[in-house]
Amino acid sequence: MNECSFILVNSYSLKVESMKDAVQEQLIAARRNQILEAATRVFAEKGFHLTTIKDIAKAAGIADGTIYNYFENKTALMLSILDLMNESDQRSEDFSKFSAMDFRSFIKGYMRHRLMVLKADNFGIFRVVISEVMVNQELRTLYYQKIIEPTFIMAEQFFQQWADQHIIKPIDINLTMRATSGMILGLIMLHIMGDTLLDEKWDALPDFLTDLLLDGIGDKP
Amino acid sequence: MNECSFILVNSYSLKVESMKDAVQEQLIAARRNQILEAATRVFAEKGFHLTTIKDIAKAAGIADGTIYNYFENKTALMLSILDLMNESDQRSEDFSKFSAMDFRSFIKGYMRHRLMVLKADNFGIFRVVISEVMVNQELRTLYYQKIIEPTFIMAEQFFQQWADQHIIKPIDINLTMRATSGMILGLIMLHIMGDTLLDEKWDALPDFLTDLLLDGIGDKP
Amino acid sequence: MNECSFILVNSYSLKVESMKDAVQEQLIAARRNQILEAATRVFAEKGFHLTTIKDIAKAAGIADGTIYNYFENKTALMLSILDLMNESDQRSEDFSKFSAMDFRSFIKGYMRHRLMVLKADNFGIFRVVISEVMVNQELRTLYYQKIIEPTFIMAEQFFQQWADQHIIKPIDINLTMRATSGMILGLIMLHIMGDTLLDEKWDALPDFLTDLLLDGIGDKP
Amino acid sequence: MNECSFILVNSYSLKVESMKDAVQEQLIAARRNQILEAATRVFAEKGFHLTTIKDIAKAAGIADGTIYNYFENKTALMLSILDLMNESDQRSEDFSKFSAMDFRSFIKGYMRHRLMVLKADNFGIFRVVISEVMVNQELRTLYYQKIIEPTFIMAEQFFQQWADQHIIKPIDINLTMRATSGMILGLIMLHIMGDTLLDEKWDALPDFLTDLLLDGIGDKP
DNA sequence: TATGAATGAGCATTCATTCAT
DNA sequence: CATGAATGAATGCTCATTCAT
Repeated sequence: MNECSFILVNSYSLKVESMKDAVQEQLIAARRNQILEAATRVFAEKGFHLTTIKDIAKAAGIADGTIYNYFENKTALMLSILDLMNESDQRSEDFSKFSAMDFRSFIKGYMRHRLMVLKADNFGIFRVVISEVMVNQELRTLYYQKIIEPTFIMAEQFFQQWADQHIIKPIDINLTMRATSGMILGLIMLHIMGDTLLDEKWDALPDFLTDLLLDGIGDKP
Repeated sequence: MNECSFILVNSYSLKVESMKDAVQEQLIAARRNQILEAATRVFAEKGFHLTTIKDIAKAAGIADGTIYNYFENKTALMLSILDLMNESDQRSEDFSKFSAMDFRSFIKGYMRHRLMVLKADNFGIFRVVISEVMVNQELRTLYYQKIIEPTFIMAEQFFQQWADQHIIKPIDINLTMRATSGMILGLIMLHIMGDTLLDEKWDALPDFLTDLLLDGIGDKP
Repeated sequence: MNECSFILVNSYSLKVESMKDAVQEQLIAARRNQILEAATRVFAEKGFHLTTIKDIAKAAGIADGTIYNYFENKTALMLSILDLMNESDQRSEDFSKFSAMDFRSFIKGYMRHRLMVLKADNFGIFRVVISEVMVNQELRTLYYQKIIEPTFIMAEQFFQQWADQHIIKPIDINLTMRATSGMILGLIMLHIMGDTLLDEKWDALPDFLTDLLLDGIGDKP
Repeated sequence: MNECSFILVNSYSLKVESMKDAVQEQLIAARRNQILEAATRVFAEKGFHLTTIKDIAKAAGIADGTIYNYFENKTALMLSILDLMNESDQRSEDFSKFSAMDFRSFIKGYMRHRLMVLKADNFGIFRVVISEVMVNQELRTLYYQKIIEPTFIMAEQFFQQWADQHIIKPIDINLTMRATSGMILGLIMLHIMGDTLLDEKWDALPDFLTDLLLDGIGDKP
């Protein structure tokens, strides 16, 4: 064995090492996701407080203790679910496809996107997150910082641009954004609370809300 | 003792009985309210699940067991609080004072009313009710039937009337109502979640929202 | 009913009240003792860490939860047992019966007392207390302050008095006390560790130790 | 390959084997010591029950599972630590250096040795061992057989010899030894329990105790 | 009716030990 | 032999609810 082969071997073993590490990391990530997925499912069904660690472990097909190899405690599961929601939001928040559209289509497209994504899984985890956020200060802060604030920061650019182009009136942009988001959020909550009419007309909402938002309901002859 | 006296006594005792009953009922109602008031206070502070019966009993200045003489269980307390909110809503929902106003003033007045009432006690019990409603089917149904539905039914009359008078456009009234309520509900939730801008501009909201709702944000030259 | 009778009635009801309270207090004290007695028994048998709350509850014939109506937690039980030991020490520490004796008899009497009391219940709880004291800072401090220090303070007076009367040599009283207590403590521990010879000759110890302490083992012709 | 080469090879391989074995054994012993050293350190700091296998593994820089390749279970670690203490005792118990001294110097030297060795590492593992010994029958027996009994057996020879030479009085040697050891043990425990005076005067103890033991405290004119 | 002590099911969390890799 | 993820039994503690007084 010459020096060169020694180096090669070494390099090979390094490669193997790093490959092992990579595999390890993937396994860990997979297990984490498995647990989070199960937790999301059970939380969505029974709510945070009525869900036991045993429930989640059973749903994930693992032992109770294993969960604690991946998460500090029950609350940490909730926080991680928030992160997951955040990530999936970020990933899906692809505005490029909307940007070529005219203004009205953009708003409609965006609303359709938001309303459909949540409807898709029946507002499951959203319900639980909101429930806990209402009552848990830590989660509340996290939710605002990770999900709501970033959205506002991004949305502000759009609204500002539209205001500059005189597409929308020169009104308080911050309040406008909040009124808009609030409307969507509130409608989702009304739906969750069991408003059947909203359920029936959910698909019509994007168009309806866009018109309402842009034109108002006042009848000006 | 003759028959007559028997009757008299009887009649007297009945009277006394019924008087006693009346007093009793009042006492019972008073105690119930005492408990509910305490429960509301503690729930608002700590949330439903972190509040113990002992907490409530202590806040009400009575023994744990006494609560169970007036309420089936902890959940029943929550339901009764809902009823209380409902009643106070009904009582305050005095539209007569608004009815003389012109349309825009009416909307502004109504919004101001709703937004201020909740802000007043810092959204305390509202937060908890929402939290539980998100997660508890029974409560959800009750909340919808007792609070949301009645509001919609009443509001519908107003909107219909305005539509007939061509004050608002001939659009889907049901969706309009829901969008309006949703907007208010959503803004309250954004405030609860810690949106500081909303907190600062809360007083400006009624006027802003009314204009937004009636005129839209689109800039039509 | 005149004022006087009113006062009497009042005074009577006060009396009843205070009697009820007194009974209550006795019941509470009784239950506390019941639990402590059970805890002492089980701790002595299995040691602190291997004893479960369920064990103690079972031994006391009550439910697990009841224990927590009387003690903060498992550790508090241990601390209370210390207090109990302390109290019983104080009560039994009646030196008056020794004080009439001559010096040598006094020492013998005291040693006999200490060695017999502990032997009586087979060093049971003493073993556990020592075990925990070795390892638990809080308990250690408490044990020293409540049991050891008071003993030293009292003993110091005796030794000082004997030194003044030239009954004992003018040596370091503090070290002497500690050596004496240490000897007793150490012998108890050797017994606990299973020294059979000590067990056999336990009754001879008081006399032996007294002579050893007073005269030394050195053979001075 | 002929027979001879076979033998050679065989013999060679045997040699290699046995060399390998020797190396292996050394490696095993080294790993065992590494683990025991770590365990001793952590036990001394946190106590037996509050120390986890993970703690020890981390302190030893190895994986949890590895410990179980060298020790049956957590208790076995404790037992092995006892053995280690025993060995180090045996090794240090070199009385030859004392044997030339006169009697009083011998006792002083021995006491100084015992008291300093333990003080040196702040009674760390001693505290834990005593704690467990108090409560664990198996450990108790082992401790007595491996540490206490051998000491007594050896000490007996010395005392017997001194008695024969009329250096010490013709008293019960077994009780004398126990009283002496007990005194040292008890003083160590008082120190552990936080007696500050003992801590200050620790260095003066050997001389003080020797005089006390030999001459007694009685003032005989 | 009021009390509050007693109950005991229920749960989050820990950790010694195992075992596949 | 080393690893460390997986296991799941075990436990301290909580708290809604009951019930004797």
